Amino acid sequence: MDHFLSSVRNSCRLLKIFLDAPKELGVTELSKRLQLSKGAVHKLLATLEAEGFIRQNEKTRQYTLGYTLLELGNKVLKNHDIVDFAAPYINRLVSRTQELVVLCVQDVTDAIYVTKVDSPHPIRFTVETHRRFPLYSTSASRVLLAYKPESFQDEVLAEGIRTYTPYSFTSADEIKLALREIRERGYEFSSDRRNVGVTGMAAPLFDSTGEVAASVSVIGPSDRVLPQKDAILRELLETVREMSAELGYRP
Amino acid sequence: MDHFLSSVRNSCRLLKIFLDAPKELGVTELSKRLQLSKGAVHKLLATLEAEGFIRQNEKTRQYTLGYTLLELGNKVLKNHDIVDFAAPYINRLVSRTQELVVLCVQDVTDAIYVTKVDSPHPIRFTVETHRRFPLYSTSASRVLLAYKPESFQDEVLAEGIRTYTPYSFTSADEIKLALREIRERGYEFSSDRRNVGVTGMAAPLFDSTGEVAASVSVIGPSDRVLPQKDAILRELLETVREMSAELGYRP
DNA sequence: CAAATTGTTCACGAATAGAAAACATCGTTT
DNA sequence: AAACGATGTTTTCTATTCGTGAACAATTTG
Repeated sequence: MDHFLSSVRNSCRLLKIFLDAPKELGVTELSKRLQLSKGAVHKLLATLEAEGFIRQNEKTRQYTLGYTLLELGNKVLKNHDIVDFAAPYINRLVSRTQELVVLCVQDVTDAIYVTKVDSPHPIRFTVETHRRFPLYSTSASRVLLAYKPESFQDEVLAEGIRTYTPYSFTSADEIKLALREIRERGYEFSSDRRNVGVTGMAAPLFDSTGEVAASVSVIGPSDRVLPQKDAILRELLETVREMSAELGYRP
Repeated sequence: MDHFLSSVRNSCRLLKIFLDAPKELGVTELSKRLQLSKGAVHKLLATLEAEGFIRQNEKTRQYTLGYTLLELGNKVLKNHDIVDFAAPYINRLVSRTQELVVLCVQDVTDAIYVTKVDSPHPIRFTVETHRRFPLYSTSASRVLLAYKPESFQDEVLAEGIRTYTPYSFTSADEIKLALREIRERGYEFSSDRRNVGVTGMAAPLFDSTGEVAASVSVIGPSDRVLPQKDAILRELLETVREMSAELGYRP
């Protein structure tokens, strides 16, 4: 059927424009980006403002995202019981490895880091949480993709492959080979794919149904991580084994 | 004019229902709460899901808030330069007072704690951040209200006054007297109004235009805070004075 | 296994969303 | 200071589409 509500879709897209834009935008700019008339955009903004999803700066007359989105975003995290569940394990893993640990979940064809705990080292690699990125792009997210049906993998990879470094995967075949290796080994280990000089190891969390619920990843500067590869990997795999057992997974 | 886009308004209200509801809701339940037909709600949900604002649980067939809201909520905070600006001052204030410190901003007729740093004490009072509450209800938010025009204060108080404890303000007159005292003293000091056994002190942050940009509040168990009232107050007032100066405020 | 309740689809008439243009309100330029 | 150009705002109007109500399908429940 695919008959969506056009004005609702427009309002969603309007809000998402702000994700990759300056914090304030005007009616004219938004109408260009949405390919809608100024009048239509104005009505969208007025409605969204009345509901707290958009705020207008009284001085500049331009528009920003409203606080209701902050409330809703917070609720998304609170709904996510795996976040609270994982917190103690992640803290322990950070103190044992002394490197960044992240918890990664899937959303449709993307992935999101929902939790991170930074390395205590003064020199450290860190990531942005709560922001979408492609499933094929990081060690943590590739683990999620690896256990999905091949048809879904193809679908994701057909959307196009973005490269980040000279060492990023460039073809679907290359990535699918990597995914097969992940399933065989039970974890991912890779360097320089997303950031040069950075190495990550990631392993899946299984729930009671045998599905991959999330992934845990230890990431850090290669010169610090590579010499300790075996020790870190042992800690990571032991942690996800414990967590999966706690989630009711019976291998 | 007041001609809003009805389906956009419906979609906003649909999302906000989730703020005070179980994490998953069905079409029927939502249609009751929105007073819309099931078909209309279904179309809303389908559109919101296609944009990532809603997610459907494949097993239960029920709906939850989607990850795009997490991204947008995160962006709201990133847009807010006062959050980063305030962070070091707030940390310093916590280490000097050993109590919870919060940063509070106004949103229309509500207030929101945008930042908090908890007390290091094992026994401590804490608050929920990123969640709306009435401007008259806490010391931090009353400070924001105190410096607004009287017409706006009346408007807010006319919406009704909710009480939280036997010591909460119960009438508009009572609150307006308290607001006058805040302006005279330059800070708020109160106990048991929002939580019994809890005392808070709050002071305003002025920006270069002389407007109140936010408020900073030190809050803790009365039996620990009251004996140190003068010392804490001195630290608080010194901190907000420094911060306001840094923001370009010239008294 | 029937009954009830859920999410989903469909068809249609009333309501309105969106385009286009005129208007108002700034800041800038001449 | 006046004219300009840009912005956000309002208005008018019709093709579009939104929302209803009922039928459908797919569960769960008694």
